Amino acid sequence: MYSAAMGTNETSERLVEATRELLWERGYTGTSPKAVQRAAGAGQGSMYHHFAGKRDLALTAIRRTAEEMDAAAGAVLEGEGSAYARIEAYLLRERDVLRGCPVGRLTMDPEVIADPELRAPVEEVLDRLRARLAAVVREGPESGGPDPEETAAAIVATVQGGYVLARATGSPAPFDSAVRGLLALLAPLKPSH
Amino acid sequence: MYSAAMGTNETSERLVEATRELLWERGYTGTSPKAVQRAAGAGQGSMYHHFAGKRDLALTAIRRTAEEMDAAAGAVLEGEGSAYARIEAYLLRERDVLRGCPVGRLTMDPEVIADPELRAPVEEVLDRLRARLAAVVREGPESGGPDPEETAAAIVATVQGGYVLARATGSPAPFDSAVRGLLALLAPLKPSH
DNA sequence: GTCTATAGGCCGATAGAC
DNA sequence: GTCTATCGGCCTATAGAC
Repeated sequence: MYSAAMGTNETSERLVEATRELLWERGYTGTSPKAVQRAAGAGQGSMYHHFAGKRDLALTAIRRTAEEMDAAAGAVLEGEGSAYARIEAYLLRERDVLRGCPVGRLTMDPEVIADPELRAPVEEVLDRLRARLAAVVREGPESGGPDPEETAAAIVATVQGGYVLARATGSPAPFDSAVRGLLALLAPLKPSH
Repeated sequence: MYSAAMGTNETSERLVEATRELLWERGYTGTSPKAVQRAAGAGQGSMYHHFAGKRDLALTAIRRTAEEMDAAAGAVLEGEGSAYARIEAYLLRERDVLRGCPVGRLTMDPEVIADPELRAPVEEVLDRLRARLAAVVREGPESGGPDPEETAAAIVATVQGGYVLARATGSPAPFDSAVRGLLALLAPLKPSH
């Protein structure tokens, strides 16, 4: 079974990484154990030795992906600079836009949403992201302005929806456009104001 | 084969409607011909008599869903009221939030994105929505303000991303929160300003 | 138009040898 | 740990009777 201390080229490690990639690209419903095995270079028996099944493997993969996203968001939002600068840095961060969000993508999967354990990491990481953004917004000026929680929700939603627009178009442009539009609307948060 | 003039309880009609529902809930990859047949109360032979296969049926279903969404958006955005009022009406329109957007949802399906014909209606309807919103934004005050195209992209993205947050949480609340947050940021568009 | 039969292949998993 | 064999069932059709 998987252990945090194991090396990085163990079979179970490759299985988890392959699952993460396939989950990102095809979702849970669209990812088969056979496809995971092929991508990981592991056999059937090998996969079922390390994991109880597709769901178990996906659970491990989803949890890791959520952790990584959480850490990445924290690094930007708890970094240096004014509130506006950190939000800007978050929004302009380099992204694999056309691949979409590896976490947000899972919300469109009915089997993930129907399974509390699979859904939990998705919900948690998006909730934490909103909370972090709300905290940053609260730091800014405009104490009588828009509700920080709602502003934060709009920021996360713009990013998640930006992926949808980009994938629909086959181009990252609408994502960048949405982000620039939001930043313009957030101008009142700028230190100069 | 399907004809626009046919009655509403024909078998092919039921097949299209069943496909629309399943596409909405489970996506293209997650929807099987057998499931469609069951939902439509039609047999195997019947389905393949009316449609060339799963892809053909999905194409018909997706096109219709896109048309409906286009018409609904047009009705609100080309209605009465100030620019802000129409954007507000669009954002506050009643939605089946937890089901997500039947069009946007398809962008997460790799088989849809990889197939130009299946993707086209998705791209077109979202592009038209952005263009319509940009036109409304342009009507508003603030001629020197944010770029209307970018503002429109942010609006569409907020809605699409709102669905993601709602589904992650299992509650429509984050969708409403994001929409209220965006409306607060759009306050400069209000006639009173 | 609709039905049943058939097809080759994958689905997700289990069993047991090595 | 990994392999092969096997399972019942679904996947996406195609064929041909009725």
